[in-house]
Amino acid sequence: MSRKSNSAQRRSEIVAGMLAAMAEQGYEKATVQLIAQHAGLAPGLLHYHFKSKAEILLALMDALAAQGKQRFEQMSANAVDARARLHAYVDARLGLGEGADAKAAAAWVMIGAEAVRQGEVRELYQRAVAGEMALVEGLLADCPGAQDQPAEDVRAVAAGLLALVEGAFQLASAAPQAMPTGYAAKAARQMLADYFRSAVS
Amino acid sequence: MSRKSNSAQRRSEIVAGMLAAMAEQGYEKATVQLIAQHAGLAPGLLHYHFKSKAEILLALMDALAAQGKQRFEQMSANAVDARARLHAYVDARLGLGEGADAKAAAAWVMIGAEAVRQGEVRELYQRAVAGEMALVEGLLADCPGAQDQPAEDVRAVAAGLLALVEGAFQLASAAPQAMPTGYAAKAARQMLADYFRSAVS
Amino acid sequence: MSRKSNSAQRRSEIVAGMLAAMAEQGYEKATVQLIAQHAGLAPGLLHYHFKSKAEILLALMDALAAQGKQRFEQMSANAVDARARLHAYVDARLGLGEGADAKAAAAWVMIGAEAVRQGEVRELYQRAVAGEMALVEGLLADCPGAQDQPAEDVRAVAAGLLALVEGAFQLASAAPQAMPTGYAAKAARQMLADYFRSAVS
Amino acid sequence: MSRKSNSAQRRSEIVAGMLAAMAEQGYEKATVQLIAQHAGLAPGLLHYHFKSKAEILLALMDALAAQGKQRFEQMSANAVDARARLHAYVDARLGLGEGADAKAAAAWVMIGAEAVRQGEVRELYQRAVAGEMALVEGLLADCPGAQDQPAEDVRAVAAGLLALVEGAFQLASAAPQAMPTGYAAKAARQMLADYFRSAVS
DNA sequence: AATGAATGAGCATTCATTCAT
DNA sequence: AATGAATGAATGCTCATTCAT
Repeated sequence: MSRKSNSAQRRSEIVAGMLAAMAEQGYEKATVQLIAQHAGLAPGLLHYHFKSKAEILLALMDALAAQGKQRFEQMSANAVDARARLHAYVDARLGLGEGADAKAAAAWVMIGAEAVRQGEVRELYQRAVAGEMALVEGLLADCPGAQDQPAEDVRAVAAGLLALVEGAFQLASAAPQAMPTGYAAKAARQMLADYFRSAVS
Repeated sequence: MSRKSNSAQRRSEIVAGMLAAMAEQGYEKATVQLIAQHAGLAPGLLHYHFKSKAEILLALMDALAAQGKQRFEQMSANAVDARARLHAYVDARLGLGEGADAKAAAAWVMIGAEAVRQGEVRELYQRAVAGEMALVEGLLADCPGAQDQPAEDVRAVAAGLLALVEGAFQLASAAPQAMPTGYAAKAARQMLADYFRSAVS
Repeated sequence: MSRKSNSAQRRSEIVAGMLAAMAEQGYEKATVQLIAQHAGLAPGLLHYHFKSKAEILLALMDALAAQGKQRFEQMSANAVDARARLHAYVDARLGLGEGADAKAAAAWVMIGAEAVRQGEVRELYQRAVAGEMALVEGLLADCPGAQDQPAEDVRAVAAGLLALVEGAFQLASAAPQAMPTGYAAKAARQMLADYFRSAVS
Repeated sequence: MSRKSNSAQRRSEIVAGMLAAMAEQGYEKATVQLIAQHAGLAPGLLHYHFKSKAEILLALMDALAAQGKQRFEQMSANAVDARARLHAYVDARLGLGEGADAKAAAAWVMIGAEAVRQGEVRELYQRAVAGEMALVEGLLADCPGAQDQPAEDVRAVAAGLLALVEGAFQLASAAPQAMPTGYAAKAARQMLADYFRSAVS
């Protein structure tokens, strides 16, 4: 038998190298050499598995989206109601997001900047944002009393939550010591408390 | 006879060129040629007035900080109390921030990404963040009933507000049509309403 | 499969290109393009094998030092006593130095000028000078009757010899036809004759 | 009366600026801005008084030649015979050359390197060398017993002396602390002593 | 699959020279 | 005479991509 392809393994190693390189240097300065170094591979190999550096970035975005989804699902597995699932969402994004996965947060910040200028990145980014919006809006709509809320108010709350998350990633990556511990999750829960209060009333 | 210097004028033209170039291309892709083009100047001239491209970025950060300060002061001029000044702050940062100065918002997003990897940019960025934190904390502390609030809670609210603003800039620059109109200012005001409620009680 | 590295070969080709370029144009005007041309390589390749142009210069200095050492060792191989070794030294530096390796002499002159202004070049240059001084002083000290000479006189003779060599390179490179044939070796041997006379007496 | 031209004064200020700039940076790195700075003048002014940077260098060479000539004449004014004039020559070139005018020595080294690659500089350099050769040969020929020396031997001694001077400038500029004090003048006088001895015999 | 040498376009920066004032 | 802003060509260097092995 011929030796089996390890392409999938190699690709994910390369994506991990991209994650590390992006987190510390951003897209432009994440040179193919640097990515390869982080992945422990020869530079030439990256273009064997990916057509271009841009494609590695898109693969990284997919990987981060999948990872985010999985994290939420895992943390909300035991949630008994919509309210609990919302808190699980906040914890999945912010609870560990500040301390535990600083690299992913920094890489996401860099990706957000690239989304401003690269069309293809922007499309994927917008799809990710739209996905999060839909997810959070759904969770909010599942809460008791939510049917009394105008849909646009629900959307606004979801959007506010999302903006808070994105901003927290930015600040955690570029000015960590200027921020109080745990402020982001606290603010997010406060936002939800508001929503619950107005929903019930 | 000596010619009268027009350096100050030229420098601000160059900084404006940098703003435009950064907003659409980010720091690395904002080539000296592109900046010069936006400013309507010959490329070589930029290095006559600035030692390096990096220095132009720092000058832009100074300019944006000054502009933000001025905007808040202008909008809070007629504010009668701390509460009104807080709303003026929100309007200064978010009210016009989404529509009116999309370029500055996008440039700020790019700067935030650069702050992750360039030490000197990070320092200035952190100083800017610390300044905003101090400003907002001060405004919050001036509100009636604020003395009953633990200082760390005040900090957390300020930090949450700041994260919301940063995130709103990011989303407005990279995924504008995915976001509902005016959501950010609404969310910010809701945050403040919470704070006022708990402060008074 | 891994390709076998040809870096060592390429590096020495590049160093040879640098030698030729330096000899005719000096360091500043020895552009990377010109060096590459002399080496028959693509310009970009130079920075694959060397971090910077400055590093190529340092490598050239190493190569010249090694070549000088080898030349002396070869020419002094059959020398029966210290006196003969001193004459071998003179011949190694001056005998063929004027005609045979005009390129190396000219390059060395350019390096000497760079040593005045570049710290790292100066360090290597000084090490080379110190090495030659030590070598010549050693040879002088090995001569019969040398123990009666004050050490500082020995040093002075060595230094004079060295200055003569350096000056001969300069004049050979910039004003060859103004100088009589073989004057330098003759003057050097005369210097040594003096020393021997005073040493013996 | 119209204000009188100060061109001559300005030109010599510029030449002095070139001397200082050359001594520390060499020709290529002696930018017009740097020269102007050393001269305390506006950069644009240099091209008012000189057609090009190259012309400033040529003017500097003239100035150094004149200065060298004057120094020798001054120091040999009281010399009673050819022998004393030769010693005055050595002192003029080497006695003060090492300590007193380090800047001129360094500049001369840089000029020597430029002479290798720039035709016009080489011509002037060769003229200077030829002039020194003629001067020294003349002094040597005036010594008693010199008529018995073959002319080519006299030339060789003059050339050796010249090489020693050039080499001493180089070493003094690039490796001063590696050299013993006063070695060059000592070696030069020894050379002359040889000559006198052989001339008389 | 894998390697690392090779290429060349593109970049920031430097600088002699020009020129309006 | 003098100034300093302006120009643009040239330079060292970076880097995604290609390719022979």
